[in-house]
Amino acid sequence: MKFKSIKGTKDILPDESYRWQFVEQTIRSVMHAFNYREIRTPVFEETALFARGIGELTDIVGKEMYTFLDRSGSSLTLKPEMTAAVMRSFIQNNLGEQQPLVKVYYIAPMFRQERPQAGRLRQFHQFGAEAIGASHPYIDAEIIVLSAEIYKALGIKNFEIKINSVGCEQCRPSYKDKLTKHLQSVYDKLSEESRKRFGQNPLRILDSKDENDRALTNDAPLMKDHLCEECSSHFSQLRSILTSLNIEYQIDGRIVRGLDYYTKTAYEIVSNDLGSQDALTGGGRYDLLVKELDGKQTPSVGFAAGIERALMAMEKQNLFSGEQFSPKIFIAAADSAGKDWAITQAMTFRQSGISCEIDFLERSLKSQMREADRQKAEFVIIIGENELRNGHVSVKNMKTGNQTIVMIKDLVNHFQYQEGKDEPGKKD
RNA sequence: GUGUCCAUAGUUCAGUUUGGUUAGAACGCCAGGUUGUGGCCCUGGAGGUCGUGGGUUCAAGUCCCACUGGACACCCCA
Repeated sequence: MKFKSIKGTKDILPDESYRWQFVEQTIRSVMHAFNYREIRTPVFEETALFARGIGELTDIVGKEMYTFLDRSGSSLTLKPEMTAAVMRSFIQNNLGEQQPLVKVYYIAPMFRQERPQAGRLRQFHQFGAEAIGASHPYIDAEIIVLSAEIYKALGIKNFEIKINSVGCEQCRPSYKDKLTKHLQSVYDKLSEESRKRFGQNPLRILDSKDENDRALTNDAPLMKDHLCEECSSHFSQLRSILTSLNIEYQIDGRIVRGLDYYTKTAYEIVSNDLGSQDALTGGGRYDLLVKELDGKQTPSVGFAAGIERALMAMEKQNLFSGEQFSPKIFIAAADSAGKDWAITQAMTFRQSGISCEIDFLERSLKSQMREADRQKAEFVIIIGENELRNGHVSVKNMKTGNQTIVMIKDLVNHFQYQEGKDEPGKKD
């Protein structure tokens, strides 16, 4: 085997693509119900966009980006996340000047050069939404509910919504001091990893999975208890809106989003069906990002969710059975006269919107029947010289095994009628 | 970037511990089972440089080393 897909990338093969189609269709329909419109941006951007937007010190920018120089020497990067790209587009195209609140969604591939593991790939796919232009917690709530509704629509059961507030430029610095002081007292006992974080981003120590670290930080001060008045009121309003919407959530003061741009609301949706990478969704508010990217300060909220992780949860919960695409009709030809007829008739069916397959491998009638069965064709038309002479064909219903005679000239009508008769009320 | 485990037909795996005749199974695939008909069943068939490259040995799928790839965990996150 000479060529292989790149480490951490995967093919989506014909046997599984219907699952992706189902997930994507469901996402679109819920997004549309909430009146979000799709935005598509290029797969790559100027490297500096991500460096500035996501934060120079984040892991994503520091060590995970697929960055390369193009032939003119420009540094480009395959997008590791979507928010910075959406904001760039928002600013570049003056979307905020056309309407005060812009609500967009996306479904797109992302790229991060990390070590692959369960639920983590180098090319992965996210869906997400951004609501740009509103600061009221109503819109934070809408974003949270929107993401949760998508999981419900997909049939995913066991997920939890965890919310927190990470404060703002006003309250975060003084909280950080308090936290740092507290952590200094236990610094010697912290894990090596956490000690490394102490210098860079002490907030993340709260997020540590190390049991000892968690115990040591049990009584550490949490951001949510040290919010300024504005942030505190925003957070409590959000909670009561969610409650009034009957959304179950937990407050988790240890949620710290890894990207620099978050302010106020931060939330995660997690599932215990995923293994170690248990986050289905991460999101929150980022009121400073547009300005950071040289736009006019614009409050924004959004979320990003992993499609592969949603699929994992669905598989774990057995939400898929053997669905596959199958043709309505397979034409099995007994002889060469039949084959000549088959290719013409197949085109007629197809042009009438009836899916149809024929044999291309010069196989025996028996083999053609086996093929029709394997493909789960609903009906098989059997055709040969006899039928051509008499102007009718045998039509076999592969589910019941019943076989009937249909005049050749009536065939298209016959199956169009079948379509309506078999699936009353069903349309699409 | 670190760690643990793994790598044999299209797929899932035996065989590796105690190196030794033509490397097996199941499923899948192909063809047949009398005259033009699927699924079940029966018969036959095709298909493997045993991840790659070195080494030890009279002899390596089996032992040793390196590399590549995979799985999972750390880290981080979707």
